[in-house]
Amino acid sequence: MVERKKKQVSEARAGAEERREAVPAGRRERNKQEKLARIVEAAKELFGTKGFAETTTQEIAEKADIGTGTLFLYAKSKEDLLVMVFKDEMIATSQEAFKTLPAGSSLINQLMHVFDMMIVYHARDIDLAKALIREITVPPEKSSRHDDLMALMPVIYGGIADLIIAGQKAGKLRLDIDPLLVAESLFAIYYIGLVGWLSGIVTKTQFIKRLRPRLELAIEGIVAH
Amino acid sequence: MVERKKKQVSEARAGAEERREAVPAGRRERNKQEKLARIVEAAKELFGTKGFAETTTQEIAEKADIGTGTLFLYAKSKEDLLVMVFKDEMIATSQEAFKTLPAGSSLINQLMHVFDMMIVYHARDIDLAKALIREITVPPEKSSRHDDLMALMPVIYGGIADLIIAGQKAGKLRLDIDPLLVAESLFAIYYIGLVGWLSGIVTKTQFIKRLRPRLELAIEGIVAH
DNA sequence: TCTCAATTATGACTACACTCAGATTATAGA
DNA sequence: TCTATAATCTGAGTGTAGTCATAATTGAGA
Repeated sequence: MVERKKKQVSEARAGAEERREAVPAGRRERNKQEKLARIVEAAKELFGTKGFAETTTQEIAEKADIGTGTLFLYAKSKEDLLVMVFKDEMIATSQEAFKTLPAGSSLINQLMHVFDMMIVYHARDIDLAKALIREITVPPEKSSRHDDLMALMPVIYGGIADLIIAGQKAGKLRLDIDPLLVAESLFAIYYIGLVGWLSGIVTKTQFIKRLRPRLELAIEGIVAH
Repeated sequence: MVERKKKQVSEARAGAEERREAVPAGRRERNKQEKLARIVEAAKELFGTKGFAETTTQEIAEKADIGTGTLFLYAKSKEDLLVMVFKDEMIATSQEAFKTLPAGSSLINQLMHVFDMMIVYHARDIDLAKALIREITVPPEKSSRHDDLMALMPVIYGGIADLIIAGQKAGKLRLDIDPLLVAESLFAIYYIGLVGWLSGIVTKTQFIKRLRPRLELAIEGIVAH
């Protein structure tokens, strides 16, 4: 039973196995792909217009023209669906951020560029961002989106680590540091600020305004010389 | 109606208003305090033995010997109840951590002492810690525990900021930095690690092992000299 | 002591995420 | 083409968080 579900989910995901382009194996597989696409589209539409909490799984199933039970063959939970729907956008946003870096700029400016773009993305729909960050930060047991998050984080961490490596090569940063370790710390500073903003503890303006000096201090250090 | 609930909740909370010590106003107020105490005790017991998700609000109400609806006059939601039950312990743990600092030790050792104690606390019940961190990090709308969190954070941020101020006075740290701003960044590094541990991305050992160099780099900076 | 308005308590009820036994559909082999 | 098996779908059913109209309790003032 578990085996069966596992098979479905993994196959349903972007048809990773039978990838023969224009001819997606058989009608069965094609139907599944179409259904998955309809579900994602319906969920995205409804989450965007009504909000996450206000959207019922019934509505999503109806809009996707499937039975209520069928929905849960494609997503383990409503929260799962949320991540499923928006992870691609988030990955794309991150990749775009690193592609449009201001050339030859300082590390702090490059970091601010990346984080700014992420902030702009989340600002499009704060309630949705809040729900999304909630699921991503501490995924509940019911979530199977661990894999999806494992696809997002390397993009971000790797991108920041690359910036640090570039800084090392330019002779501006210490060579005796682990770029990935530092990347995670810098991201942590951004992330906690993001959470504070989405939780309403600080405004977006305050968040952005304080982000830069925080990152600067993390780069320059706080020890007296 | 909204007004009514607000009143109830705020009065129920530790009897902040009518504080005449041994004589808690009237029977009404006393009953409310007793009920609140029974609820918290019942919830703590059940969350600890059965786990958060596996405990039903019915069970808590039964154990506290109140009606199912009454429970929601004292806590806005099940998640609310979780924070309500454990916030005091968390505040106490934080205060204890700062009280037992290794005297005359370096900033990094003092930070590790504080964070170690918090980690030990969360390690007592990882599932519970996970649920708790989930609620604290991005509180859902249904939560009214904003105030409670506003009581916890100053203890932590203030405590760390004091360590930084001490370092400044000892001439070891830069004077041109905002201690609170730095405190939040250092805590962010710990917090993201904590989340990674509780989400099963890294083990507790890995988390602790990597925490120290991260904090060291944040203190010393990563720029080449 | 006896109202009576205000506060607090209650559990039947509702809404909704999620399950599961049985129905339906696709595919491979005869 | 027909059949058998596996894969997929379905919606009535289930469990539980949270609501709300009504009941019970309290205390101030008569």
